[in-house]
Amino acid sequence: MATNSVGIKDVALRAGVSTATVSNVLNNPLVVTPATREKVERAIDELGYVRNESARQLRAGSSRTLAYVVLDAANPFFTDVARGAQEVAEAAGLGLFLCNSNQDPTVEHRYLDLLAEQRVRGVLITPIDPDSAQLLTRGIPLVMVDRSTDAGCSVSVDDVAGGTLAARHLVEHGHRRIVYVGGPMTLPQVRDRHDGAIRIHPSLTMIPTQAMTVADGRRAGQQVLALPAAERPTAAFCANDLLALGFLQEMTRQGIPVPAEMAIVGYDDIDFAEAAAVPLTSVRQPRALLGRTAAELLLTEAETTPHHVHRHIQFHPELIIRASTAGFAPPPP
Amino acid sequence: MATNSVGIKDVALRAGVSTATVSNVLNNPLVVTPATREKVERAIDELGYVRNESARQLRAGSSRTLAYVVLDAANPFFTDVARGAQEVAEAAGLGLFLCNSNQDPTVEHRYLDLLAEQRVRGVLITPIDPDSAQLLTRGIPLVMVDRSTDAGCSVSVDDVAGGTLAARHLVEHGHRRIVYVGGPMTLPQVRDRHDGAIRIHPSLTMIPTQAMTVADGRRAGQQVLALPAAERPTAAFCANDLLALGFLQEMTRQGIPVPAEMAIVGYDDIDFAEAAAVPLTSVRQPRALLGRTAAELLLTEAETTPHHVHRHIQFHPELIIRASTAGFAPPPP
DNA sequence: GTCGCTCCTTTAAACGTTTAAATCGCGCGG
DNA sequence: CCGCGCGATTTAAACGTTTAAAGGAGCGAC
Repeated sequence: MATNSVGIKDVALRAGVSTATVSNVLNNPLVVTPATREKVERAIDELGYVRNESARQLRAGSSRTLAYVVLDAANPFFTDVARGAQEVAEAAGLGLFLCNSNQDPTVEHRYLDLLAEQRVRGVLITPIDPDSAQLLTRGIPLVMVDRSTDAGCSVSVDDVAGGTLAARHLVEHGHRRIVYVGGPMTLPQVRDRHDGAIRIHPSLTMIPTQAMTVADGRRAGQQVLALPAAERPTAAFCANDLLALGFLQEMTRQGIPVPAEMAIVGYDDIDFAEAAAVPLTSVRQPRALLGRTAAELLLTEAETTPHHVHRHIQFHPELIIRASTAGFAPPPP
Repeated sequence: MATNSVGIKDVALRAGVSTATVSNVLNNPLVVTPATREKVERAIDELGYVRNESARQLRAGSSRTLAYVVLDAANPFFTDVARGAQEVAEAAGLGLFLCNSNQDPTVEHRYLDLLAEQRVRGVLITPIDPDSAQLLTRGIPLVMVDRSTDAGCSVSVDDVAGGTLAARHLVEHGHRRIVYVGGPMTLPQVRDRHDGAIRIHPSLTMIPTQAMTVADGRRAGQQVLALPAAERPTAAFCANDLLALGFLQEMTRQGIPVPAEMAIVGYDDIDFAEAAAVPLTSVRQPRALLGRTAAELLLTEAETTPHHVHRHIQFHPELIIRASTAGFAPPPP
């Protein structure tokens, strides 16, 4: 109780040993005699001592935490990736902190500065600002997640291939007027998925969004429905599932049957995709694996830094077909 | 470039001033002459100096971060609360770290220990372990979120009232066989919502779940469908929306029409509730407000600690009625 | 009986800041 | 011309650990 101004000194005093011994009990329990160890441990309990990590880190140099800076914590995709990373971090005795940049570059920079000052062991990041990588080249190991870069290690999924998968699926189902929903185009994920799709279907149109949320998807849906029926696309490829869910919701609300009059493909295959009004066809990414791999890469980078060769690991996406694209019959020619 | 072993001393040397002046440039820019300030700032840039937060905190005593320990980061409810808290934290110049206990008491304790050692400015927590509150009475301000307690400040929503709202709605629509889906019962949220419901409908049955995820909801759905049709409930009240979505998904999969043969009420009214296969009736909690209020409480507690009177703020839930409970006609008597 | 080893423990310096107190330089009033 | 006061800067101690090096106690061997 009381304020915890109790330090290693107080413990040492109470246990009748030196501070070095207390430190050893904490860090090298094997080197200290069981008898004194117990004395010290009792003193620790009685005084309610809790180690001051700042002091420890200052002297010892190493931090016991990793951080993952995400674009949008409300997107289950990122929390699933985070869970994978957390597994690895825990196994290594490290804590993982989640930081939500919320797609705001300013917030992202603030977090990166904070983490740099805190000298965290390493940082995972899915950045909004492409330059955020080198900002941290200032000595802190960093791995890019779901995005590739020259400036450091990265773990990603082939987004061009993902876009291709989605577009080919729609084209094979007879769709000829397809719209791509996503944004901002400054996000490589958004660009690559678009590039992959346009490769299959050059006449792909596009509705840009400000962010990748359910609300943006709803707005995009409204825009599509504002088009004259003759020009209206028969299928939408959304840059992520949140957009797709919002888009789908707007279709349902306006009585447009999905997939009969509007097929929808999402991206990420989050758990909610399957539970949607019309279960979503979606491009699946190996979320947990992505997180685990990224964390492992980060840890090895932290060990071998500096003079470390950056590695780039890329996984392949998979198309999960569900009701939102099923059974579309192409209109007679 | 190179390792960033560059400290305040190196900056001082390069700028031709003392370390104290550098420190002042960093912390009290007003007290130092513009000329020297600029010299120092140039040196900082040239050397790529980044302040060592451990040392700062060790000497100055105060941390610049808050943390929010959540039950399940994959539940959008918590990330929405977190966003509210982050707003307040940012306004106060603090960073907010999210920690995911994932409903595992061991992980929760590890995080709390870590945060205590780190001497964070304060901790928000929605705990899995009821004793986690006093674990931190060791000097770190703590506010319980979405849960009330005697051991400290808390910000919550009246869950008993929420359960009552849900049950009354179902009963008024003529339902007589209602099942409550949720667990573990050690979670006060789960208990209170149940208590509120049973107050209205004493014959409420129950399907306990291990956690509150979509997958658990699916499993609960299977259990319900395994019952003989005569005993099968006509309505389910789920302890949160994730459960409700999983439950709904299982109904759809088995061809049970919702709400005609099974009405569903969820809890939290996350964004996905409205986008569900059948838009979910749900008990809404003021998520962002909850987070903002909790963070504000935490900050004032941090200022006035110790000898601080704990405050308990409680909000009221609201029933949002959607298709998943609409138009049910009670069977003829 | 003493020397030397081995183990355990202590001493003391160092980590990179902040900050109270001391110092310095300088202009101004007497 | 001297002393005073004020504002800018420096000195040096302190924060709570870790850790390399020094110290000491016990014990077996010669």
